Amino acid sequence: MKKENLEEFAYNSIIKLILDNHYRPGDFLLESEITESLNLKSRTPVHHALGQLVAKGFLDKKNKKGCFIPALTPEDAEHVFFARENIEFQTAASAAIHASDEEIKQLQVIIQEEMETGESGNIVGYSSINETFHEHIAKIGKNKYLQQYCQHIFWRSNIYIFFYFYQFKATKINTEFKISPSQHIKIMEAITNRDADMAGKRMKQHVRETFEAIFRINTQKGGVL
Amino acid sequence: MKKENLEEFAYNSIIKLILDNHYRPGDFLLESEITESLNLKSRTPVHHALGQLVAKGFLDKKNKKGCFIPALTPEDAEHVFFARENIEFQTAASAAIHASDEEIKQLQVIIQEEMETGESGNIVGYSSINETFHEHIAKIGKNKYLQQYCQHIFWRSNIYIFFYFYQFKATKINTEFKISPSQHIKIMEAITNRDADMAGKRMKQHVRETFEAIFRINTQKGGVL
DNA sequence: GACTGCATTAATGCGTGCATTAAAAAGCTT
DNA sequence: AAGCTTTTTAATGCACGCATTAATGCAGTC
Repeated sequence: MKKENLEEFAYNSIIKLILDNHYRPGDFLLESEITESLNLKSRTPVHHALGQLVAKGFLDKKNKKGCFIPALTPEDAEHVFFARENIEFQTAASAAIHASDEEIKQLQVIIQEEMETGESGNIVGYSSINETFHEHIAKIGKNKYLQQYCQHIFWRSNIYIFFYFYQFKATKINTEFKISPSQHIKIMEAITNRDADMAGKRMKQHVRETFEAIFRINTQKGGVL
Repeated sequence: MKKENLEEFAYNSIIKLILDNHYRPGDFLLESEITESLNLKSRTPVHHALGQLVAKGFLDKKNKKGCFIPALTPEDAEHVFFARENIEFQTAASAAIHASDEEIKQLQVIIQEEMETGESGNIVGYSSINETFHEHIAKIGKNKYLQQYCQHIFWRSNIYIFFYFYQFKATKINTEFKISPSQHIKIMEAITNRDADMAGKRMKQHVRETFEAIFRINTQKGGVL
């Protein structure tokens, strides 16, 4: 295992803090507060890590004020999901071209796990395995840069998905748990058949449907947007 | 004008140093060296700025060793230009949809300038105006995320273009100066006609031809790859 | 009572010196 | 002389404290 220094530790830990819902959109992430909760001796590594998160576009920053989680707006949501549609269209198409037999087997394992996790109703677990699926496809595409962009835009879109889940826990999740895996299977089939066009098209459709479900509901009265 | 602090100053200055060819691919950028050449009192802002450049993928890093300009390889070149093709396909298509009359006028001005600069044979100036063209199209597309990725991948591809220019100053540049503007004009026409498919297609073709010219020559004996 | 400006406060920004460590150099052995 | 080991060196990594500054609250005036 690669040895990580405090800067990397802080970087990874802050991401975890955000994903674990310790902060909400608009919240400022105070260096001293984070330093304390990570049991670090000085703010330096935290300061550095926050700077990197800003550079990568995960956080916004106000000079001399601090870093904060970007606000969620309908316009931003459209931008995020439109970009994601097009990036993931390409990663899926590339995956269909470059997939090895071994990698396709791994995809099948991931989907198998996904269905089991969906049955169990574990939200956090499902979200994690869903990420693994999209990440794996980007990796199969074997293009360092598209993979990087895919990871970024997925993370960004996940903030929206997360708050959707968070708010409508009881009502809509079960349908989502059933729709998403079936679409994932279709995408995998296209990749297995080395059909790039079909894989890309289905991925695009999948992302769009995710967006439409979230967007319609979240812009209703009481939604987070 | 926005007041910039030392971290931002260092960040922008380091980019300039790289673009001005003070460093070559593979070179380590030493914090103390940069600190001195920027007349700063401490390494802190430089350290921070380098971290951001690594986070954004402009530089690579070895632990406890330092940051360096990523090496140029044929595989990486393929990845860079493949990603760029697909990102810029989308920004061009989006630009055709979202362009205002005002923005199209600005595009025309940029191309006008480009042709004049091409005639004069000023390489650095031409490179800069070429960047402006691609940047402007991404901006017209009006998607913050695609714009961000476009900027990154363009910068990355520019390293290859730069070394191509640098190495073959006398021989091939004149033809490049004439081919590229004519392709730019065709892209602009498609945008003016609000023809998204055509704009995307022509942009993709344009990027691919740029790549093929650079790649073929640079992998010959004596090339940089 | 609301508005303006000053003082306070609480956060980031930055400089300095030391700790850590990877790589280069030197020394030692065969 | 080649290869292994130790030492040195030169760079980043980190802690700490002070400087700077944006926001907040408070007092004084109209």
